[in-house]
Amino acid sequence: MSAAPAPARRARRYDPERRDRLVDTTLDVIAAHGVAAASHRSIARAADVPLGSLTYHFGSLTDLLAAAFTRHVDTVAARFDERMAGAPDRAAALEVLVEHLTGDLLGSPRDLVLAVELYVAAARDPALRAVTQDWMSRSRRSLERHLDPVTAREVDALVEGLVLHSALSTDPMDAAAIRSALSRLAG
Amino acid sequence: MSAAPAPARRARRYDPERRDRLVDTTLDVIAAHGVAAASHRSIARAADVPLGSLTYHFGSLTDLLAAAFTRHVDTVAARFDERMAGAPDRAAALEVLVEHLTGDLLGSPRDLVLAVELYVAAARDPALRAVTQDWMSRSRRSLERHLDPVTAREVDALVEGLVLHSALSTDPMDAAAIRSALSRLAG
DNA sequence: GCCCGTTGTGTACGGTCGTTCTTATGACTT
DNA sequence: AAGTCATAAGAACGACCGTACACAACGGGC
Repeated sequence: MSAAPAPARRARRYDPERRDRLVDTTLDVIAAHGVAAASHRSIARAADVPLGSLTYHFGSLTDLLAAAFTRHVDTVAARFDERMAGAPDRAAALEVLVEHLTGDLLGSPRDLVLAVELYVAAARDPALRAVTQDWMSRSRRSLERHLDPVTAREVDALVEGLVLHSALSTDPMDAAAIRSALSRLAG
Repeated sequence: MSAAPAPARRARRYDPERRDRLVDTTLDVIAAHGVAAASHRSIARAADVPLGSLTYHFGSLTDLLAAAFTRHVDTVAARFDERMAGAPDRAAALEVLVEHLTGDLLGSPRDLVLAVELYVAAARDPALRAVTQDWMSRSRRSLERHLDPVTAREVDALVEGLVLHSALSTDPMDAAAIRSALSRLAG
């Protein structure tokens, strides 16, 4: 640091508190109006910060979206893995999975919408695809605590289908139907 | 003005050939660049028609997207139901399903992308949600030719998951793995 | 007390968007 | 032959977009 402190070409996290709030608000906007409506201006309005603050803290809109989805995935995946780790056996693990699905993902409109929006955005943006892939692999690793890898993969695919199904269908499957399908696949 | 022949307030299908071509081109653009990039202008450019032609033949962009997705769903669902109807028994039906999945949906990047784009768009647009719901119910009805309703629903959810999985994952399941999962669920 | 670099803000630019509306065209009726 | 009107084209409008950039605020080193 003697001289030329090389002013951090990339990193721009001077006000961590505001940065955090921007990420949270971004998730709120995505959940409420979709990723297509998550513009610099709409987020700035929702967070009540000046427009320039966004490009100041995040180099581009994609960076901001990636940060937001990453936070969301971290939250959900960590919660799931924690519960999965606490399950004593395979049957309990399946019950944890049912609970996670019906309670967390399908039960909360916010989380459900965020999942689908992430799917969509990831289909086009490589940076976001990395986030979904991370989610998938973490979820699979959690499942593999109690299931063999092949079954874990099948269950993972079914779970994704159930999420989508629940988001788009008029009469989504209830907890009992989900439990039955999962136990037929992995019981 | 006395006469005021009330000039066909709604219907506007004067040049069916061009209208058809616009729908096809719209699907091409969506498959190539996503529904977010499917603007009046990009479609007009791709179809080599003047911009005004789009709003002339379709009252709004949403109308055009709905028409495009409807055509796509009709094509895929009809093909699937036809094959399903030709299956003599349950085992053959499952094999048809595997073939439909690996060959049609997962095998063709175009169809796969269109499916995911439709999922995404449907999450926000009620008119498009109706299209996906129609697809789901037709697909379920095809499955119910050989499966009981409960199993058909589970299989339907798994299929959607496999589509999404295949679109986003780095190492999607192959035909053998899909066959195994399906037969475990419905065999 | 002055200076200057860090931190943060607001405006402006160039572009794309959906949609509207004026205008051209050409075929059919009278 | 003239008039009419469905059909088609494309320019124009107002809005919103991401990003760049000039500039304000301000606190610490001389």
